[in-house]
Amino acid sequence: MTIKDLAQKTGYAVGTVSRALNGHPNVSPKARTIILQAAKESGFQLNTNAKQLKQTHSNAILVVVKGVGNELFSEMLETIQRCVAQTRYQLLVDYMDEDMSEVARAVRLCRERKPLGVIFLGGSNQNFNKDFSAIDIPCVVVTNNASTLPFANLSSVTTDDREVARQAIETMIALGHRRIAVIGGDPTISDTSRLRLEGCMDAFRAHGLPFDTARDYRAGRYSWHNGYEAAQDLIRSGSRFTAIFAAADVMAVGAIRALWENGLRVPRDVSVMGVDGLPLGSYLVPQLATVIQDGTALAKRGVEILLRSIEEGTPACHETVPFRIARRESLRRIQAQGET
Amino acid sequence: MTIKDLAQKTGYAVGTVSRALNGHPNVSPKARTIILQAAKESGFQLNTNAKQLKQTHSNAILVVVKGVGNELFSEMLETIQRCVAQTRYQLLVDYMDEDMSEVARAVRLCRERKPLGVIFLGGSNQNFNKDFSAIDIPCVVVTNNASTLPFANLSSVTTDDREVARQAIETMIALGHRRIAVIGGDPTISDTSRLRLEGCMDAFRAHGLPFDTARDYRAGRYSWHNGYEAAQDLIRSGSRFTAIFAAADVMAVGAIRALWENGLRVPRDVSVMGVDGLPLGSYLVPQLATVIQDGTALAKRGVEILLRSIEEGTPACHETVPFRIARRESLRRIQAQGET
DNA sequence: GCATTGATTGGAAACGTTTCCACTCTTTTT
DNA sequence: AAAAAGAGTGGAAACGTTTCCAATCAATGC
Repeated sequence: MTIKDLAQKTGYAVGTVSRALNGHPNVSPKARTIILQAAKESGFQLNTNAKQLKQTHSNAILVVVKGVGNELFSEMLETIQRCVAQTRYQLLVDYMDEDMSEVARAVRLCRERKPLGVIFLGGSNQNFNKDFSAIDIPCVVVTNNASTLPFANLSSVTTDDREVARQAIETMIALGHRRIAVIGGDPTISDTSRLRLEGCMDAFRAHGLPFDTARDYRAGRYSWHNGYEAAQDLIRSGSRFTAIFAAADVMAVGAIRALWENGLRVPRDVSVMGVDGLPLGSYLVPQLATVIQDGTALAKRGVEILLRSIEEGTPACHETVPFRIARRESLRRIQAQGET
Repeated sequence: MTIKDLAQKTGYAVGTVSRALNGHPNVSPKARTIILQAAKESGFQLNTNAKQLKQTHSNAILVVVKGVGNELFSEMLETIQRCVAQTRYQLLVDYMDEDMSEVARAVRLCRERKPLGVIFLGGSNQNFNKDFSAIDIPCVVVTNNASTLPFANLSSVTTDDREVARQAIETMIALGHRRIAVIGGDPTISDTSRLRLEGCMDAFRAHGLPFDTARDYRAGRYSWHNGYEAAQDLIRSGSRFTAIFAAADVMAVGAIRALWENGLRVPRDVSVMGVDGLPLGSYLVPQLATVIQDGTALAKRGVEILLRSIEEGTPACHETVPFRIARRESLRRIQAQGET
């Protein structure tokens, strides 16, 4: 069942049928009705390939997801799915491992499928090298601040990572903690990690508290396991602390396990706080204090920015969405000690 | 840069170029080398739309994922991604909420994109109604046994859910537990849930232990929250038990929280066991005993079955992959009580 | 009435492939 | 030496759309 068949069936020419189907002007109401009716009756299905071949671009929006099994990403993906479903655009989701370059993938897929825009979920700024300039359609990276990148077509929407970390540390300091160890990502690889680390240091500095990255910071991937390892390492190093801030909930969970195995109870001996606001957090024992990132808002805003860019050609922008501190059971007030 | 340009550049005809690019026979080694070389140099990229338009089918494999944020699914998706990347096929991933019909979606997408085969991740058998017969390409559903469904093109690969549950209960019984409450999915909706429930009953029956679904079983979605609610409900109902078997790790986590809030410690007062083998499980305190489903094997086998079906036209089949019981800290041996 | 305008329609070209058929050389067979 | 077979290649048709241009027809203005 092609447009041609439909033309034959209704007695109109293929051109007219195409116009009617696409809602173009200059089609009489009568013709439009007849054609649309016939299309519905015969279960006509447009051939996307032919359409896109002719139009030289698709109506697809490419989503590149880097980091499989990330609960926050899943939530965002669902939101994106929902937002885009209400428009005339199609979604093209590409999944990839941590160890591939999302930019290389995107470049290839853009050449191949010619989407109208790209949404990056996760990934690291350092991959946005000159290769990226091969992409000249609107892009938006979500959860990674791209404002320092020299690309005019690249927007971003993030939670203010620096502020997130700063406030998390402030929260712990307000509870009397003076020695806080930090677990996070590699600041040389990921901008998010770097900003979160800087946010921590802002807070420590503001209170005149010592913080030595070599002694008090451990980096790894955002995973249960790396959180566990990082905490083990901190403990083994003999470093003294009354609290751990983990730059991701998953790492916090791993850290709690490591503490437990070393006879340290949360929050009795050590307070722990994470970042992300995974739903899991409120079902753990103890409930995990965290900074809740609004995945839905991030995703929604990302889509909005992209669509506006595509449709109205608005220039790239860099936005942040609000977050919320969740004080929960893994946090405990302690007697502030006058330690250096 | 099209095939035509490439033809001009190399001095060969478009037909020859196409054949060289596609590895057809009847192209001289010399021509092949020259053309491939030129293609690489000029960064030539085949236009998928044109190709698929002409071929009337794509070389895509559609993956329909139902259930966002499911860690096991994410793992399987990654595996599928990896397997398919090594072949000449492309992946087309479609994401959807729990409350849509995966079959309706698949039907629409098949008409639109004409994939060679479909992989269903999750979903429930009851959606495979007569609508599904509109799809006449090989399909395989992973993690849901479809052997009772009357479709000749529908394979499935699962863990033997009945046996999984039976062995889990056996494990607990062997530790002295006699009153075991069960939390799972709605057995009238999902086949997986039904089979797991039946597996439990098999075990109880084999040991002459009483099990009353109304009293000892609670159903809900596979989520942290529903696990929590189910356990709360069990506790409030005054039902007595020394162990809970949850048909999903996520529910087990929620249940443990509920127990804790009611002053019941795991495993001191109640033992808990889940199903799935989420990586998270070994980082919890206490580590969650579970039945480890081999997501990688499931996904791998699913892809293999599908590809064989596509390429060799082998008939549909229904397979299971092995699983493994993980006895962990959330399980405790108790003094068997002579209670009915 | 005749030219002008605007709305509607028909038809053909073009998008970038694949594939089929025909053609030209070689090589092999008889 | 002629015929047959085979290897390699060129060229054109076809896939199902969109879009442009030309054509038609009615209505409007002079």
